[in-house]
Amino acid sequence: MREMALQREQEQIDRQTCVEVEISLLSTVDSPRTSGEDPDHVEALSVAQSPLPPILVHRPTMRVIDGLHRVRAAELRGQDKIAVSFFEGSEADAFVLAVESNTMHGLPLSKADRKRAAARIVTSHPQWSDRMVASVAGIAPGTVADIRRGLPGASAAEESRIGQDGRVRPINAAAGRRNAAKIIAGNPGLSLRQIARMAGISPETARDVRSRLRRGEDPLPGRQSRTSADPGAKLPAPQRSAGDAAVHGRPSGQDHSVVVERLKADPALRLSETGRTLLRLLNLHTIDATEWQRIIDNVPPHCSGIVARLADEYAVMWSELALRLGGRVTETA
DNA sequence: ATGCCGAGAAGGGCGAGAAA
DNA sequence: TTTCTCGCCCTTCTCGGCAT
Repeated sequence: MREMALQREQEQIDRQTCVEVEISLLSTVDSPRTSGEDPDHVEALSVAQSPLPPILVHRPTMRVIDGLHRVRAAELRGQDKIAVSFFEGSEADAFVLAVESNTMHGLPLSKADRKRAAARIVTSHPQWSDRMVASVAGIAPGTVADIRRGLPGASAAEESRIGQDGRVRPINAAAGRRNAAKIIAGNPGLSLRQIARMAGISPETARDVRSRLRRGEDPLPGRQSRTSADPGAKLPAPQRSAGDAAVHGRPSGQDHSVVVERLKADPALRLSETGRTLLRLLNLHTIDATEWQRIIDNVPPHCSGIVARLADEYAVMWSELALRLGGRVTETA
């Protein structure tokens, strides 16, 4: 995929013959290198005897994609024109090409520049896998994953990513596996390919689900069944045990606050109005038993009946909410 | 058309080393 | 000393190819 994209980019570049362009027509803004040019490198290029190789320019914007130092060196030589190859793609692709050019040859980008570039690529190409972005930006895939997590709502709407091999892989295949399990249970005679099509997974995954069911195992592999059942499974052990207590037993106010804090960090909730309303409501109940007792003790006697009735009605509303959400969980399980 | 197998790539976890 | 980043390992996934 990336190779194909690059090949297309290269073909686009190759189709254009190298031409001489007025340096004054070129734009040098929006470079991935925030620290500007290196004077020593410019100096070294300017005194070189051999002609400078053509620079790469984004034709629609006339922005220099690759060759900023060569432009400065040409200016230092007193040239008013420079050899240029044009790139015709989008601005986002031009930026990717600029980052890649700076990573693969010439003066390497600083670590901060590479991370900034990765963040921009993740935003402009959210469907690219961490490894694909990492290979362009010249940083580790894990670092790209961290950057992606840090971007608000970056992965909330994504269900799958495209790898360097051009294959589409789900970010979380648990839902597809559960679907497949249901389909197999309802129609044991279906072929793997039919199951795969209906569940939206690959035939091999369908085969794995079927094998697991035949062995009497959970359709989800160990890691997935853990993470999908307990979204906080990746948290450190002390926090996870607190969360588990909140799920399986009557939690304390402190346990509530741990769980609510975790929900507050979820972009899927905090980035929508209804999500924020829900978080505010949930947050009200994070007070501890002592605080509850203090509230109860201080309810004026003449208000007790009204407050009790309202509390009852609110409790029914929360119960209904729990039932409906609980139903959704079992539907997907 | 189907099931199976292997190759290659994905993401997560974790320890080691580098950088601040 | 702390934080960050990398690289390795493991598990999981998709897809192409092959035999039936």
